[in-house]
Amino acid sequence: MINHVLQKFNISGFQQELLEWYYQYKRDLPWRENQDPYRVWVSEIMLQQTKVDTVIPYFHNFLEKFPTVHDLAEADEQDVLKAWEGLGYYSRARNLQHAVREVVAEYDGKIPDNPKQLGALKGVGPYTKGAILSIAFNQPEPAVDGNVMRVFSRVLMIDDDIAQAKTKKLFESVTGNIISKEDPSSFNQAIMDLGATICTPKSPTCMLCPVNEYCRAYAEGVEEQLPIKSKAKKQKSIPYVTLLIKNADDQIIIEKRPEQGLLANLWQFPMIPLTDISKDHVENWFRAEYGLTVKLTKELDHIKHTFSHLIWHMDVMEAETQETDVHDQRLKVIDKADVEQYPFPVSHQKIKKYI
DNA sequence: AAGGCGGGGAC
DNA sequence: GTCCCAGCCTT
Repeated sequence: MINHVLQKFNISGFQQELLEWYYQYKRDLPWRENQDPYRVWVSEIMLQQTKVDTVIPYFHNFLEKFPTVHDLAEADEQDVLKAWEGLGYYSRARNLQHAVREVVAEYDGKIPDNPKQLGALKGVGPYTKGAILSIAFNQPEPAVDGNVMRVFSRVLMIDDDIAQAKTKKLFESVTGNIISKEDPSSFNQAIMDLGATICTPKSPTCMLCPVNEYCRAYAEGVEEQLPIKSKAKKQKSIPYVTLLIKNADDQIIIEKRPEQGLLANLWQFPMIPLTDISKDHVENWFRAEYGLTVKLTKELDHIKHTFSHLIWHMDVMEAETQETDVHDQRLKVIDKADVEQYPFPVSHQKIKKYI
């Protein structure tokens, strides 16, 4: 299969044109200041399914708060989540800290430079493993992400469905054969820069591409048809009533989410799913579930929030309680001024303005 | 292999 | 609205 795909492909010529382009035009990014494996690691985790422009401010802030593996290992998980607030996919942050603690405990704080140990760390999958090994340790390991699959699907005119696991393995094999042995770090980063700036998903600017002479899709005029990717199925909708509960002491009540699953360990304003009960029974349901008597006073907002796999419809209500403390483990009474200390998902940040 | 897991920007 | 982004984990 690989032999067939790479037949008559000028690997060394491709490498040379790509690397020359990269040395001249590579993007000036904060995690490219040096090859510190910790910085590379943090950046690669943040960049999973996330755009460069989104990551940059988070990267600066995170490195300022947690400059070394030791700082991150010793940090409170809530502080790590606060630094991740708004970035999404929060298990990345929790897995990263878990893995860093493992590095401190098992490897004396030194990030392992061999594939087996590195790939065994929590949150370090095939892509991130290859990225760290190549970028930080100059090893010729493939790091196949969406960019790589898009670029090589066009260059080599591969029409397999990139949403399938076996297709990713094909691209890992292809990249392992094409990657520069002289400068694997620059090669992998060059493919990513190419995918981000030239070989874009829509309307790629092939006229400016340093390797357009090597691109089979461009030669055939089918670059816009590649890569092939099957559709994701659409989200399910869930209705909620969300309560902004205030008491007489200028305090509000917030809730910590479960330690597993969606938005794990983040905080929110208490939510009642309307899948089982109707809106009329919210006060009773809340008393039964949380042991707290509240009175709904007015409607504040209606928020629609879309996740990758579901949609929340939140009917935001203001509520009053006579209580000054709570008994349910999930709930917490806080001063209004302290709300900024807790990590909230974006969906609930939209409610803060009503406090 | 399929589904859970965020949020934002480009079109 | 759709797509998809420097993906990984669990089942």
